[in-house]
Amino acid sequence: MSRADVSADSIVVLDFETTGLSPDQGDRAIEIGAVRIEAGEVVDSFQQLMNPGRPISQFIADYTGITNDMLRDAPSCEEAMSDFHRFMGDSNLLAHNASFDKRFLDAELQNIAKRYRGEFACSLLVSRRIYQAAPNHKLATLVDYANIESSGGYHRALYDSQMTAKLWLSLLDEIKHRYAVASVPFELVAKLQKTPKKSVDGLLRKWSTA
DNA sequence: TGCCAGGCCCTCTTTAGGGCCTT
Repeated sequence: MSRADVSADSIVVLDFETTGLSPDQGDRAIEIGAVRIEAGEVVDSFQQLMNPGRPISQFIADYTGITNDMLRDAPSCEEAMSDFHRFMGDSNLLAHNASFDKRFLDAELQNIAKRYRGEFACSLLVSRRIYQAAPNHKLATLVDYANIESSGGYHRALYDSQMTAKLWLSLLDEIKHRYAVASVPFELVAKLQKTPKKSVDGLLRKWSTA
């Protein structure tokens, strides 16, 4: 079975908290959270704070609730990312606004000379196509829109990855029910997230009768 | 010195600009 044929409900969902928006500007990861989904069920999780080697800003402390005290004794980014690299394996990967998390994953793994083979899916790109009527496409808004139960602990890596996983399963269910698609392979997700909004109906209708 | 992300997506578009998302 090729990677594209793997079902989209077997995937590693990840989320980074970071010192800022851009690894190219020197920003580092300060926390990684992830859940592994197999056949639509969460079967494992991973959470690790990491010490970026310098103090974090007050903005980031306020935004995430992660303090410099919490990071002082945390393992280094290199140590934490080495553990995470083992957790993710060669699975396909998912994040909300994946372009952001992919940049940090690539940068942090490059620091420890590790590679990965999985391909990224993005719940933001898919939700813009499937939940077109949502008020906006922030993670918290989409969780409410999809009637997913939430305790509101956003902006921590494990919680956000858990909520992204629930949103993802909701999106896959919506595709299956709305378009009578029996299963959603990763290949379909890859096509869907590059398809213009106005062509989404056509793509999925074709897939349902294929 | 001053400035500083970047990819997607829409539109009054494509020889461009600005909002949305992520921290």
